[in-house]
Amino acid sequence: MRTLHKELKEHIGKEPVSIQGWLHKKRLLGGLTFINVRDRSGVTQVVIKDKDEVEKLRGMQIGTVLEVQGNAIDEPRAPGGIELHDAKITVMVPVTDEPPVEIDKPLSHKPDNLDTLFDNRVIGLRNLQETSIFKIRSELTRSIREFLYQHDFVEINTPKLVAGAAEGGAEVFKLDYFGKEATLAQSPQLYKQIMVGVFERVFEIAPAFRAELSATTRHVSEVTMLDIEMGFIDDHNEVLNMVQDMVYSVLTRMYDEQGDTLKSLRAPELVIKPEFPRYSMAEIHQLFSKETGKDTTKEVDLTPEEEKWICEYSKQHDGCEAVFATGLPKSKMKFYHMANDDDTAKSADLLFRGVEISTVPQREHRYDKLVEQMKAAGIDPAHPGFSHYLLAFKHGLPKHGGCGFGIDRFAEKIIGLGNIKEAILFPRDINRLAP
RNA sequence: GGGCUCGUAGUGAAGAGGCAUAUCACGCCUCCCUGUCACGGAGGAGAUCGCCGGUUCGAAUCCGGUCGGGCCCGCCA
Repeated sequence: MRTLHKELKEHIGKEPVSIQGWLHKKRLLGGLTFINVRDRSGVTQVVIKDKDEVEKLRGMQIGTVLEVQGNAIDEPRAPGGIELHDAKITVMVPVTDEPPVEIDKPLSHKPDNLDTLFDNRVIGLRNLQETSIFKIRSELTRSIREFLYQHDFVEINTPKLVAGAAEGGAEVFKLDYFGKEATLAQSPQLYKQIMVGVFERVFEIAPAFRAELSATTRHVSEVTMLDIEMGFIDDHNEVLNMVQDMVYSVLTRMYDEQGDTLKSLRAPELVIKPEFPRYSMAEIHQLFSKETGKDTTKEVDLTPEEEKWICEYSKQHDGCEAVFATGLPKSKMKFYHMANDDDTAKSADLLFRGVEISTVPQREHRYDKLVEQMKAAGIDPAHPGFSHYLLAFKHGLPKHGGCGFGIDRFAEKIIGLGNIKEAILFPRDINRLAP
């Protein structure tokens, strides 16, 4: 029976155990050989003295799948204090090709070397530092789910093959669908609003596809989005508070439970408060222009430089590196957003560590007003991509709001990486479709 | 789509007209090594310097083109 690395302590001084895993490292010292064997729970050090056993590993490269039988020993000199002695080696899957990248020391994440990193991704992901990134990401989505379940949200799955663009205007991937033209969903926007009429509170964690020709450290063509939508809200603030509480809860829990892993990845210290500062975009333009001398007061949206600046400003002045930028100008709002009486919309961007990770609007739930805004945006309400959507409103949708939330960007910023792609297993961008 | 940049063994880097038979580290191969943990020591193999053309007595190095990356802007998650 197989014993995992994490279970070894229960077997110290007892019957011999058998571990299975990948050869992670060899150190031959002559009469004494150390090997590291990696399984899903960790890396076990094995001590081999028998020359015949060492000889079984001759020519076997890192990645060789092994079974090792031996005695678990309490040994202070071993990493983790436990190691395997009197080892009997069985090579289960021999590997004779040397790996294209080394997996026992950190891989280069320099921008110039990202192409090599992703070309060799299949093997590079076995590097323990890469593994840590995706362990953090897994914990992130787990804790988001738990928070939302606790608040009565129902997890849904909506179609990714759709008849029309969800938001009109943005670039979409078009494809042939049995002779008809379909697109890959760039957002579950319409479906999640429809589902408010069913469950009140819904969320989805799923890919969204963006065909924009962007080549920056924060864009990819396939993103993982957390989409949240909640009905029967009092006002826009209720949505902001829900997203704020979720982010606060997830971040503090992450730093609490995964502190060692974050430290090993050299993640920045967390500077956060339960209530995130809220600045209007107009305020940010004014503050930024005053402090830097660069006039942005005529900008409609925040510039990337302002996004970085306001997060740093808020970190210094408010002790919180997560901040809401409220009051999106009406000229930038989508047809399904709710407008304010002035020239702004009920929408806010959540910024964290210098980048926009979420947009948090209240929706226009009044049928007539919505149709009016659709027409103004040049959308035909009778189009099959939209007529079903409108049906949900005709038959009663309460005041509601939600968010689109970039999981990749959030994971990237939590860990302190420099490029969104580093937080994605197999990233897709304008020139990468494999692996 | 616009602008700016970078391509040197499997990996990461140095070399910026002739000192070059292209240097170093990791990895790989051979040998030595009984407490390593980025083990150590000795030796070895591995690169038509992305590709094509030009300038020059001479090009990894300068110029032009081309292919492939990266970064920034626009747009957004």
